[in-house]
Amino acid sequence: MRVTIADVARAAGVSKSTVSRVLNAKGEVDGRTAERVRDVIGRLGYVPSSRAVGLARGRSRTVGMLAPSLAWPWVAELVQGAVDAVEAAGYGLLLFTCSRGRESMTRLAAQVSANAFDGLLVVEPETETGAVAAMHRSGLPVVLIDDRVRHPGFPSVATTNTLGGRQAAHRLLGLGRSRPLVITGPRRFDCVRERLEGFVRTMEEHGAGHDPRRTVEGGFGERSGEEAVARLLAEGAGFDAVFAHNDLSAMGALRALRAAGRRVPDDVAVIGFDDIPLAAYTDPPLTTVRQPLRAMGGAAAALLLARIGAGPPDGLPDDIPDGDRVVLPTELVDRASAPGPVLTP
Amino acid sequence: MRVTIADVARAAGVSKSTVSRVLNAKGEVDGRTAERVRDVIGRLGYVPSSRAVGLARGRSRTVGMLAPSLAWPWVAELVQGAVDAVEAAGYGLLLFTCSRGRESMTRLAAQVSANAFDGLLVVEPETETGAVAAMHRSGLPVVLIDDRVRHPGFPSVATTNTLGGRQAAHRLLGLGRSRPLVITGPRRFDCVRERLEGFVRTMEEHGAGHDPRRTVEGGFGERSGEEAVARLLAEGAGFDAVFAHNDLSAMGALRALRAAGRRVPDDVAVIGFDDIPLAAYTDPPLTTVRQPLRAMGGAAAALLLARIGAGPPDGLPDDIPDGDRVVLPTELVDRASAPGPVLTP
DNA sequence: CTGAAAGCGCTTACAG
DNA sequence: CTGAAAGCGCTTACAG
Repeated sequence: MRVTIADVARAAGVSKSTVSRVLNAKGEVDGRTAERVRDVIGRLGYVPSSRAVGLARGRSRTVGMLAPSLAWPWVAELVQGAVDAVEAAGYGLLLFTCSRGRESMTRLAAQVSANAFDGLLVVEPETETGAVAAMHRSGLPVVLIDDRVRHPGFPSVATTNTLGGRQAAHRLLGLGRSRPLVITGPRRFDCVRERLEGFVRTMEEHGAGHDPRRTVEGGFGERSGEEAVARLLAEGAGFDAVFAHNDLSAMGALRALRAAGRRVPDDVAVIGFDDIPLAAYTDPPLTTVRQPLRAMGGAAAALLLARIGAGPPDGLPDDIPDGDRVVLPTELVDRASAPGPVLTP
Repeated sequence: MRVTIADVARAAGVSKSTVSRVLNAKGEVDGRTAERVRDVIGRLGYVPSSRAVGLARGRSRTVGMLAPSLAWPWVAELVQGAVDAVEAAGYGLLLFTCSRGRESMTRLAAQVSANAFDGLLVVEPETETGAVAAMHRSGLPVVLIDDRVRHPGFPSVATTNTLGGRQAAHRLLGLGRSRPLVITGPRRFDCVRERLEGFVRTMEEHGAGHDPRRTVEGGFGERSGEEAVARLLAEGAGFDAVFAHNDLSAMGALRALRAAGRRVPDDVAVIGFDDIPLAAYTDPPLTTVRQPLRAMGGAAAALLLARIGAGPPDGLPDDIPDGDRVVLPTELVDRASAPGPVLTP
């Protein structure tokens, strides 16, 4: 039924070894012979069985990717970036999701033990990093993406959180706002601390200072943004801007401001973080610090492939250091909730 | 290094055949022997190599999934639904994306020829259905999801588009609106024709009729919704509601209405289709006809696994006919852009 | 430059 | 109930 290397060998009048050589361009093969073999391969439409190749070589030309639910747009973007890069290298991407909790991890672990793929891309598992660490120790190449908590033991891809905070601050300073409300994510995340630090430092450098009472810890959800603004408003805290640590909480802030009759950006300018697709559709559209999610997914894949020894087709892009930690730049996306001008640093 | 079935056999003092038997619960094995073998397996942490098993059995316990870009939220939802179901069955999901166009298809075709997976889930490829058909003919089990154009030759999963149109019409009738603007998707899609037909028919059944001049063909993008509303408004066409064939164009309609100073829902009620996550965040939140995307992804996976003979763990859910075409029900999601009451059909 | 043979790690008749 | 052997479809030393 299926045409095998033996069929090709027979039809071409050579041994399987020779067919294998022309297939993999390995070792010397006579020009005519090679051509003849290639002819037969074409005529028979022969494609090596990936299973057999995998078994013989001990590699599967497949990488795994573990991600939280794809329902989160930023996760989907990361995965898309990874898929593209992996595919371009002629690899396959086996997708795993944490959506079923502990059982998902068990399934993943089983596939790891079964050697189903050559390396694993991991999108910040908040829990279960122990399981991932175990896989890593057992010899599986692993690359982390956007680790909210830094794991020194792993190669990883992140983004410039501190710079992102600075970019937000610069924009607000440029707008003449000096009393911002900051709605952070959970403090236990490194990215949160970095965003806050970059923001506060820049404010201070420009003589604006920052009142810690105007910093509220949120949970990255829409609700926390809404509540923070509503509460501060009720307390009579004066603020002329909001810097939210992600777009969802920025959206909550927008909602609360609208409910309170405050105009955005006239009364209060608002800046988010992430640049999820939603950000372009809020009212007003959200100015935000963009994380290059696709590029991050792609960079992580490139890093992993390099480690696996896959030799990415075009090598790593020039702007990605070939180190253990790739950090891609954030970028301020200019929209109506906090329109320019930019104060150049 | 890696522990193999031979290691287990040796340590347990039996043959590889016996280990294989207890592994797969196939054939008779003495109780004590089996227990001893299981012990050793546990102690050694043995897990069969998926590559070797795959080669020996001619199956990979992996399914492929071809989808357009994950950047579209509805695609991400479908994939998530499929991942969950596939994983629950102990299978892996190899993800392919059309994002690189023709080359993506070539890569996919190569993997198909290489027998990298046992079956393929396909999310409506607008072009390239020829390629998919070819794979199907060559013996690969294929299940289509949400086929915008019906392909009689394939098992598929779709949604009740006609009913969805009726649901939208009922809601508008319940609100006393009788002069709706309909912004469709591209007419070449079956789903578009069905949504329109269900909608118009219901209007007519309730004596409302429908003026074809108030039907505008859109492209499923935000822009087309915005432009349609702006144009009809400029032409002075009177309408008291909008039924958009997807949420994005409904969002465009909302924008245009706001720009024109029309109040939603007081002046114009708006209903979308899909229920993407965005829909809950528009201003006002969007009433929409929900497609059960996760369930569709899951149903498609179940259908495919059944075909592969994987015997899904819990069988097909009761409400999914075990036929060649699964059609899941749409559902009206009640939000502020077209609030109840519902006119019961 | 080319081929015969062993090996990758399992499964599956076939004997017993 | 159990084992020896062949086979899945490749790759890779090893000879020549």
